[in-house]
Amino acid sequence: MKKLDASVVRSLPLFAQMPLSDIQDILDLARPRLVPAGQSVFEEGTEASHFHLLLDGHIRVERLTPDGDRVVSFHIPPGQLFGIAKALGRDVYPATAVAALECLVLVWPMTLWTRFSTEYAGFAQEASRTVGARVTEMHTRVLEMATQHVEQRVAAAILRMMQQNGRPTEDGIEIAFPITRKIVSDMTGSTLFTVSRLLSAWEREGVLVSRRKHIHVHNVAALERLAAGQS
Amino acid sequence: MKKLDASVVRSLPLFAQMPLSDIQDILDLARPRLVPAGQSVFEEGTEASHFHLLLDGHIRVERLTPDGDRVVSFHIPPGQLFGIAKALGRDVYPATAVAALECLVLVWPMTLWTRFSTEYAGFAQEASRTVGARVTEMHTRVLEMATQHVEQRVAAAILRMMQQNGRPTEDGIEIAFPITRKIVSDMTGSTLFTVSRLLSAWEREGVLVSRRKHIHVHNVAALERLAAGQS
DNA sequence: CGTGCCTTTGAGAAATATCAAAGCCTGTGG
DNA sequence: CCACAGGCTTTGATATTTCTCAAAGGCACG
Repeated sequence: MKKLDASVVRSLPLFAQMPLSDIQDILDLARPRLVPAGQSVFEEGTEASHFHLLLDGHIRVERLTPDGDRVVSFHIPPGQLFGIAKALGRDVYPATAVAALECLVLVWPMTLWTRFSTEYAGFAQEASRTVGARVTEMHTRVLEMATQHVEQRVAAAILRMMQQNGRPTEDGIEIAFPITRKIVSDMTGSTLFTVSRLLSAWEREGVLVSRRKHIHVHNVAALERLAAGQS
Repeated sequence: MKKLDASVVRSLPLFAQMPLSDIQDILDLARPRLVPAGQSVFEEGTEASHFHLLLDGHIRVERLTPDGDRVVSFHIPPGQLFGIAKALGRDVYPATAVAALECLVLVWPMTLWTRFSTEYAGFAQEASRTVGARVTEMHTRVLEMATQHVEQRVAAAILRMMQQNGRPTEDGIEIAFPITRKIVSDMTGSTLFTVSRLLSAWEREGVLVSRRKHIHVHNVAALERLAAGQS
């Protein structure tokens, strides 16, 4: 196992306030793990034995209903902590984390959580911030689902993915991970049929282009209007 | 201002692991505040200058959409911390807290948050647990809204309020704070008309009784069946 | 004892799901 | 290099849920 170099990660918010020596200490305790696309990093309801940092790839966080329906909570971009059950005062993972594409992950035993929180400046604070951002996003989704129509929710979901995980290309901003109609419908509480119709309509209007599993947004302003329900 | 007595609150989970002297220190720094029914304790988006502990009454946590729709996130029973923006790494309150009925609240300046978290055993952990419970509930609601019909969601919302804030009476379990059709619809992403129809139907079937602003659940099992969609 | 919420009920409209069928990429294995 | 299989996507027709709008009754508090 090759040694991890602190300089690679020092630009992440998590480590921003830490001296290099602290970062190196933390990295020396980590185990790197390569997760193939489609495989889960951990499963909802199992013992939260480790916490994780995503270095590369994209994680999809899912929950299952009692009758097997899947709901996608959010996507995690590189640089973020995840699987941090301890920050929620929990002993089991509250959701399943699936690699949307091949992921490089750092893994620490959860027993180190308390130590990291107290010993390293900014660690606990950054963990709180991560939790806060997720709470806010979830709150926003409750709000959207309660008050908006499917069209607005789908537009908002695509907008959010574009903002958080977009990559500019010559053909508009591309969402940086594979994304099917089914997954968008799972995110918005809709059906893949309705999502397909919406995407087709938006493609006709020049708002975006979608090839199989990929979405390129052309007209951000139009998408924002759709999300706001002004059109 | 009369002095607060540690023995009153020592049974709360927040203070369970703390010596009486610590509890007294914490209480000596608190300011009590009586909030009349219907008044807000703090408003979404304003600077999070204080954090709070509910001693008596019931708090309703709300958010407003850009176009003025209200969504009720959850209810807070006595004994819980709230307005703990710092635990989410935020500087403004993420939502508005309204007194569902007259409330007695303890208030501390947010500047004490970091100190309490580091100095008092179990404080940070209990705060995490509180955050975790709210995240879990919100997660559950996203899931419900995404996969279930209005009838199931309304049943689940009433069931949850009954479990978290129920009071046994001779006439079934009563939800311990005033609750209108409009609020139930705001909680479930529905309309007061639909909620009214559902409650009327359930009353005919003997599942519950609802007078103006009050709900008594008679048949818990039936309500659970409705929430599960098995009927 | 009136006025303002809260609630009920009905009829019609709209959004979205469901079901069915078929087309189309893409990666795989021959 | 080609054909195939499986998953992804499109589109149409129909069904259903739930909202919207309208009108009126009733309870509680001042």
